[in-house]
Amino acid sequence: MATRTRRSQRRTEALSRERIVEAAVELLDAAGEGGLTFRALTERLATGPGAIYWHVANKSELLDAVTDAVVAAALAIEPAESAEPAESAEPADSPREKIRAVALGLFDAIDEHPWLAAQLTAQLSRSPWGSVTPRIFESIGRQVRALGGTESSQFTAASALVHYILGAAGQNAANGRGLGPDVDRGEFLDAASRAWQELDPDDYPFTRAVAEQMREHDDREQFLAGVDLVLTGITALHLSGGQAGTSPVS
Amino acid sequence: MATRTRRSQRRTEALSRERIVEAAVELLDAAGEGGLTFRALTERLATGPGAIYWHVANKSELLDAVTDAVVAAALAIEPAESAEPAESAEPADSPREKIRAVALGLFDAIDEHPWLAAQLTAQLSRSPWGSVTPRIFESIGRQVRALGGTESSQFTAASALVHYILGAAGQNAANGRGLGPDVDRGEFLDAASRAWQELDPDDYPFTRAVAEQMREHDDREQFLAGVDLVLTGITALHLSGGQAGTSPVS
DNA sequence: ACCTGAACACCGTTCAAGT
DNA sequence: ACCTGAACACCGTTCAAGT
Repeated sequence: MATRTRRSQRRTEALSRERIVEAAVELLDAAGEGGLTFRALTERLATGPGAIYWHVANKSELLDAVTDAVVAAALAIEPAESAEPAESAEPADSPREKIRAVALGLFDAIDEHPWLAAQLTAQLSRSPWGSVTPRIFESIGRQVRALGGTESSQFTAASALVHYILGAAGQNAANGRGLGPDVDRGEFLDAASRAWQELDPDDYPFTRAVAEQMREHDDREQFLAGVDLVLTGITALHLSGGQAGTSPVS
Repeated sequence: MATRTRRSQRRTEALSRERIVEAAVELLDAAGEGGLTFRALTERLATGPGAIYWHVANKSELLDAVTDAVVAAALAIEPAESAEPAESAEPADSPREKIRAVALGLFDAIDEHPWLAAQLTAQLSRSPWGSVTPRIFESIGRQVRALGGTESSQFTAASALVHYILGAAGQNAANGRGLGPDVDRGEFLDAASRAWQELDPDDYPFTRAVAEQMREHDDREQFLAGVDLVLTGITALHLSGGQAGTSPVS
């Protein structure tokens, strides 16, 4: 059983849901959402469409399974090194640091699989009782609870964090490979920055002003800064004892 | 010119980019992303596909135009009433309140046009030099600037806000009509809440604990609470004079 | 139980042809 | 300049038929 029977698998091995999901991920990574078709899948797996439909109900279910697998893998990794240790003054196992770690894990997963972002949003909504939503929500929420506050504020805080993470990571993933593997990342940002600088000064004072930073900024760093912003908001709200909406500061 | 010539327009009026965009919005609103096809479009406009392609390069460009139009309309409205006046202690024209107003405007637009969320993310990434990104970014960023802080922190703050807004609103839009106009909103949340309560207590303590709130919560209210969370984080960071990453509190 | 592969309905897009 | 509509390549999905 533990022998070396598995090596040049490819066409010998029997078809299975797992193999299909695996192949689907490869296709998505290679060519984006449009790259996953049943024809491409049958070719890669050397079968007919009927064989795939035996293991998987339809494309939608396949995408769910694929999303599930990738997210599970991302959250399973406890990245001890992913947060630069020198950057924070806190112990690595504080709730704050753990939240940062989870956020970075999802960020990196989406960065590695840009198609994941849209899929995540789609599935989060299609079925909140699916396995992906609770998994993400729990991994964040558990740490939020350790931060204290009322149960109501914890729900709000966890939701806000998840929404920010998904929004930012999704945005970013798309920024990275902007629908084509042939576009250079630097050139892409350069062009965007230049376009922003050419906007009308009267209509777009702010956007023009930050155009320069937009070219120089580090995505990952800014993503983390955003997480910290939300975390700071959570703890600040706790300290003031206020619920949201009452504008404790300013 | 200002006469009443326009009334039963439908098939008399000449085809134009505007009319195509208008019809596209109607189709998207009625049947979601899948509802917009060139066949449905030709039928509604009583033409052939060639006519549409004369005014619009392809489907992708049409979606961009549609997104642009809806967002522009949403941001153009200055909603004096949408933020319940009694809820906040601040003057309605403070930067904080203006940010809340813009956020609510986008939230409502996405709520009204659920397909908008995915489209927004797609376009934000496809072309940051497009007109949608700067429009949203500017309307938030201008108020962020009024909040003070360094230019670098303003860029971070504006990005964080936009990401949260898009993430939360997108999630929420999908929650609303979960891919079918026949599902009842209350039943949907009930089912989700029940599913969460049946999760394994050891693996999902937090998610189980907040399952109840998840059924009772008001989407709009929680969305606003999240905006406030981020806003609080921004001002707290300013007060402490710190840049993100240094964990000023806790 | 698992797989084959032809077939169906539908999609975005093109293009010669009309006015 | 603007529109028509047949045609093309491609898609997800089905299903009778095989083993």
